[in-house]
Amino acid sequence: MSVTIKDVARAAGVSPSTVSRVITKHSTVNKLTAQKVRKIMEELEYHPNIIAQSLVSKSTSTIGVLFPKTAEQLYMNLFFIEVIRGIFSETTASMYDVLTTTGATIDEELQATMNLVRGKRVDGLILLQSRVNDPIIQFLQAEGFPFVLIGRHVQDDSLLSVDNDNVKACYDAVKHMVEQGHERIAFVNGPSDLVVCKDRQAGYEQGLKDAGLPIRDDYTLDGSQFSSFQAVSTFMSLPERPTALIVQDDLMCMDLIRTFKEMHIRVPEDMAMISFNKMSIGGLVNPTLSNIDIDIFQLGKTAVELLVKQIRSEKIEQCRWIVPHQILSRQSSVLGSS
Amino acid sequence: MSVTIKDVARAAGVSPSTVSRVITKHSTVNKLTAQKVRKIMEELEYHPNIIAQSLVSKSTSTIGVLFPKTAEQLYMNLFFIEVIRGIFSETTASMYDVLTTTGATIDEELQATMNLVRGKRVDGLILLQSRVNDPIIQFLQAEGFPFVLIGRHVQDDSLLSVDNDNVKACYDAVKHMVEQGHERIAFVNGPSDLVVCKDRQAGYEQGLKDAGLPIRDDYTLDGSQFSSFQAVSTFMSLPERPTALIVQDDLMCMDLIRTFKEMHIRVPEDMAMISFNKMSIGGLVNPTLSNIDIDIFQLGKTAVELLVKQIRSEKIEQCRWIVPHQILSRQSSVLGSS
DNA sequence: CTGAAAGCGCTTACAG
DNA sequence: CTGAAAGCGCTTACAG
Repeated sequence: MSVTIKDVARAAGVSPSTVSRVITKHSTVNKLTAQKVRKIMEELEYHPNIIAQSLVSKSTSTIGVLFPKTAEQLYMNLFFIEVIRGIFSETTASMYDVLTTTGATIDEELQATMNLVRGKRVDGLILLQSRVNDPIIQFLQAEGFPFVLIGRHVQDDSLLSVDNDNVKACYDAVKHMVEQGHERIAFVNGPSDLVVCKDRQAGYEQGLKDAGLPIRDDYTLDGSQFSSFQAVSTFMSLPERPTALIVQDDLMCMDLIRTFKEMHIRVPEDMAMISFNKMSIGGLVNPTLSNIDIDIFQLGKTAVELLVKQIRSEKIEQCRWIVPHQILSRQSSVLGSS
Repeated sequence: MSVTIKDVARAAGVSPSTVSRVITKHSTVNKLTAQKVRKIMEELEYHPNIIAQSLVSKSTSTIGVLFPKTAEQLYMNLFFIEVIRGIFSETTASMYDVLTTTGATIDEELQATMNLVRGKRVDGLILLQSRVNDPIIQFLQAEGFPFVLIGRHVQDDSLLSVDNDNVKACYDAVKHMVEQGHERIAFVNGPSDLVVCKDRQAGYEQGLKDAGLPIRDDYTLDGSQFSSFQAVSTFMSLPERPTALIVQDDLMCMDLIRTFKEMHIRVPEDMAMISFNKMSIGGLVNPTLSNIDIDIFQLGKTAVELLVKQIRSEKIEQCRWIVPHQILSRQSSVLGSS
């Protein structure tokens, strides 16, 4: 049915080996023969079978991306979109394809990963998330399979990873609020088994400490487990209401602002807010959102760069890459900034 | 290095053929031998090489998704996220992997598609967009390669496709505005070479006609070419300003609302608005966005279902599938609806 | 510079 | 039920 290397060889009056040589460009072929072969390839619309190439070359020009059960996991939704954009921009440039999988549970994720790796379907893998004691990381390490982690691994500093300095990022958010005169600063965090959330928690507490403010248990909430309404009521029913809020995600932040509005709590007058995961929408809403911009796009892009280097066994100068963050002051955290 | 079918065969004292038979489950194997082989496979942590399987079976258990140069194409951003969620939900269920590619230009997209198809890397393809005279569609048709179109093909009704009734959807949007008492209804559309935009334009005009309203050229704009500020000024400088706006996308709509606010034009009092591409954020902003909900998730999910059927040569009852839409009335288009 | 041969890891008629 | 053989489409030492 479809034309193979043999058809080309026959038509060109050479051996399959020679055709292969002009395809791979590794070895030298007589210029004229090469020309003839190329002409025939075009005439016959020959296109190498990548699967067959992979089988012998043992490489696929494909990298895998493991999506956390994204459908359910609204709470970091925007993060994934942006990171994917970064990944695509770099894979397109490096001529890699992207194979994606997911699983609804950790076990399914692990299963999916094993299928990709053991089935030799990808040359390397990007993990979008870092959990404490992540079985997937353990598997990949044991297998010696190339992968890059977006995030930080607690147990092992020698893993190839791209991350923000999340401790510092959240520290800076606290500092921003302190500079606005706030003393009661609360924090809506994500699931505590994610390293990124642990780090931000640490930065939050350090920030309070350095500002001479007390750390209060009732000022931290896992936002992934609460509706915005619950979160708001929890904070608002405290004897000492917070006056500033640091939130894990733009979407979550917008949801909180809406709820505040319904309760006639003004942002930023009664409650100053700043959130992570800067997205384009943050500038389109009212009030515009103050952000800790962690440059998610760059996170994805760098991850691919590192992975490709690792796959090609190029030298990598350092194994932990930090993408700088930036505080973006807008209306939701600064009085009279419209 | 990694364990192959031969290793298993040797360890189990059978031939590679037999091992293959217990893997594929097609043919009958003696229960006891099968058991023994399975045990050895586990002990050795054997996992079939999918690439090798693909080469002989000529199928990959992978479907391809062609992303339009998503990075640049902010204007339909939200659409893609949602459609991908739908695609993933169904591929996970059907045990297919998803291979993605993009290109920065149409030529690059075509090239990427040809690589996937001719390289035999995927069993079928999903196209996220339908252009007039799309060279990619022409290529796939010529090749006889399984694919599903999200959208509608103008020239050929026999293509397998999932779509909304976009004519009706936009017609309904006009009707909604007419029911609110509006007579000057403008339309911010997308690029006119997309079939979806053409269809909506037709629905828009038919809606006006049926309401006895004039069709005015200066009431339609290609929003993908204008900044929101330009769009707003264009409309606002008209001798007869529109009082209602139908917008192609939530994000674009939010951007317009922000610009209106800055110019002290109230939504919905001075300008009623409704947009396509319903996303979760639409309910989180102020005012909440009225939407024509086209159920993008379902669009993606159905596309996979159809493609899988086509790949497996199952019978498909009809080639055009229509996902129903729904008008969602919220604050941005209805007075006093808070 | 080029061809014949072996092999990548698997599957599948073909015999038995 | 099972094994030996051929083959999927390619690449790569090995000779020449």
